[in-house]
Amino acid sequence: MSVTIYDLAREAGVGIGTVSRCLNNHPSVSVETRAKVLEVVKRLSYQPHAYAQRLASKKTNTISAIIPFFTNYFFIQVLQGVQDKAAELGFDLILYGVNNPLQAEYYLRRSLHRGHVDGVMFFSMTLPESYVAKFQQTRLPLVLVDAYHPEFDSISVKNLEGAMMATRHLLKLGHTSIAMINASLSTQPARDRMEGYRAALEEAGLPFRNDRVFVSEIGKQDGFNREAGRASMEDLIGKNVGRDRATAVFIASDVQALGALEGAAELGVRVPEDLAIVSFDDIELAQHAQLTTMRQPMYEMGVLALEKLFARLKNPDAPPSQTTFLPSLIVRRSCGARVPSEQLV
Amino acid sequence: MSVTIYDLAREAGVGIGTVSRCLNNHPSVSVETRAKVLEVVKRLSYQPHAYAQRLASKKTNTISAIIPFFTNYFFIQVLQGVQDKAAELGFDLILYGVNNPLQAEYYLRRSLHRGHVDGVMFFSMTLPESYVAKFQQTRLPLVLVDAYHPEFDSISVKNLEGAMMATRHLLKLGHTSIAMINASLSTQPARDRMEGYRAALEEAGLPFRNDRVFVSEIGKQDGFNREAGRASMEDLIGKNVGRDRATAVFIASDVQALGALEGAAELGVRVPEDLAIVSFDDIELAQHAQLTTMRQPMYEMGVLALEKLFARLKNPDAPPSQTTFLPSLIVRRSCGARVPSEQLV
DNA sequence: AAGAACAGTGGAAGCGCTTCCATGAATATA
DNA sequence: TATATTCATGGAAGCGCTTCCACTGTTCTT
Repeated sequence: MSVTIYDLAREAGVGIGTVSRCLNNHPSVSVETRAKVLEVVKRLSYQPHAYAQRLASKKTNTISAIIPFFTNYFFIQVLQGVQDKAAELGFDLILYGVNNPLQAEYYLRRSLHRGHVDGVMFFSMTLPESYVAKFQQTRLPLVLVDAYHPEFDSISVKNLEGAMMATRHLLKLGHTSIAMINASLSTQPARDRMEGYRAALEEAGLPFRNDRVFVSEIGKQDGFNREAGRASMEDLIGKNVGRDRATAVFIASDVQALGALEGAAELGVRVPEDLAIVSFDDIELAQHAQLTTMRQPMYEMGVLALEKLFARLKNPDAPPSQTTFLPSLIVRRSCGARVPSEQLV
Repeated sequence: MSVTIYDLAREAGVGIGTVSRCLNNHPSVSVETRAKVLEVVKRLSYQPHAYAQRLASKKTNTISAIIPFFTNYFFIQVLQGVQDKAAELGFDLILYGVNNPLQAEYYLRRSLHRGHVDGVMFFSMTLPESYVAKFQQTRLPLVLVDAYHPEFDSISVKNLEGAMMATRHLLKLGHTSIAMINASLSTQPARDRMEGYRAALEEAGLPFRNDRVFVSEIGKQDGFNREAGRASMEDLIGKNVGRDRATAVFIASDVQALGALEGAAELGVRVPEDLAIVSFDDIELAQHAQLTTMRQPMYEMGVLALEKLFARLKNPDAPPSQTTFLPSLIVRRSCGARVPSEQLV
């Protein structure tokens, strides 16, 4: 019923091998033959059968992305990068969106099926230890994004440097008493962001003071949530008295900052007049809440993830390639810097 | 290198046909043989080769979803429904996220490749006329979501009824002078939402007045954007004087409502005290802005989309099945209804 | 007891491609 | 002129499965 290379071969008066070579841009086909075949291809509006190609060539031209839905905006942005690059490289993208680690395992298993995908991208979650061995064994390329494992290609964000940039921005605005609201130090991002905060202070000749760091771990996500941010802010405001009171605060994430904003409003503390805020992530709501924040290059991370996968496909034996991205400062109202209103995106 | 059914057959001392029948739950295999084969399957940790299966069986167990990224929250929610149902039915989902109709065409073409996917889902865009014929010709199942064409299965939202519900809610709160802010009447949703508004008014014995409808088409998306909402609100407030001034407004979309909120704040009009607002969509920001709005059952739409595709696969000759969903009222602060604070989600 | 019906089974054919090897023609080299 | 080299080409083999047909042995029917 549908047109196959046999039909093309018959119609063009050549062999199937030649047809295949034409279609795959093999060099050893004469110009005339190629033209003749391509004419027939067009005339019969031939479409290659994807799975036959894949079975014969042992390549799938398909990759899977296992990515948590709950990251919302990050999800969309990164995915867009992945998708665009996939289109450019001619890959199909199988999306495995998950809501919990259990689902993720199911899809990891599925991705490991022979001949299913050429590679896997795993986002924002910890790779279960049992799959480390499996991926190494099958040598199925795996790229971790917003995650890390020494044995695999990975992409992450320079949290320490980002936190430094955020803190420096507050310093440049003239603040000398800067507090920090952080999430659980059991997480690497929280630790890194605090180190960056500390480094920026010390760079400016200011002391790092433990009593200026407010950590709350209530709620989900190790304290990276609204309620924890609010609790920390209330804690901060309660203690923020006297001559050396903090006039600014660096908050480890936008979601916490949103909670903090609520807490401040409730207690009558004005932002940025009484307290300037810079946070981290640049989620969609950050714009709405006019948060000055550190933006992660989400789209670019998606693009790079696919590039890494592609490179790995070409060269399976290269050592793991780890890339970290530098976040960029997005200035909005919460830090008190004066910006022309049309720049308030 | 990898385990094939030939290995299984040899190891279990049976023929490949029997192995295949075991794997596919064919009835005509004796209980003992099946047990023996399945034991070997487990022992050798056999994984079927997806593409070989697909080539031989002429089924792909894969569907593609062509969906615009710019719908953001809608995108995520619907996708989640699609994905969950796909997982349940054992389908893989190839995601083709697009940013413009041109890209969409590319992916439509790609989806039409022989043996590539079993079906296509097309979201929130108008199906190009040239593809109508192609899909009918190839008989590749196509489901339209948040879109409509008489010849295909589709899922959409009851805009008219939703607008009626929104307006009725304001009526029930005691408002008798209700304005509307709308987007371009060149779009079906805008027309339907206005008709619903009109119907609710007339049902209550109130006149529909053209001077109470404010339309702005500035910006993108036919006026379904922030700036247009703001402009309309400023227009409304400027004219909203005298005894019969409007005390409430139904706004055709949340994004417009967000702009309207800004405009109102700027002009010193309090929401909901001076002006109650109900809008439409329930995007993520609606919660943050405390908008009372009409929620579309996005997740359910995704699920149903896949169910429709599945049904079409089973029964290619059934007449097109069109489903419309009824949106539901989400009460928050912007309408002025008193709700216990813990319900303010 | 002979034949029909049927449950189980093995394996060839075939899905539509890629790739390798063999072949023949054309060209270069001695 | 004889031989080596290169280029273009045809087509068989094979990717790993499903499915169909043919075959065997058993049970049922008359």
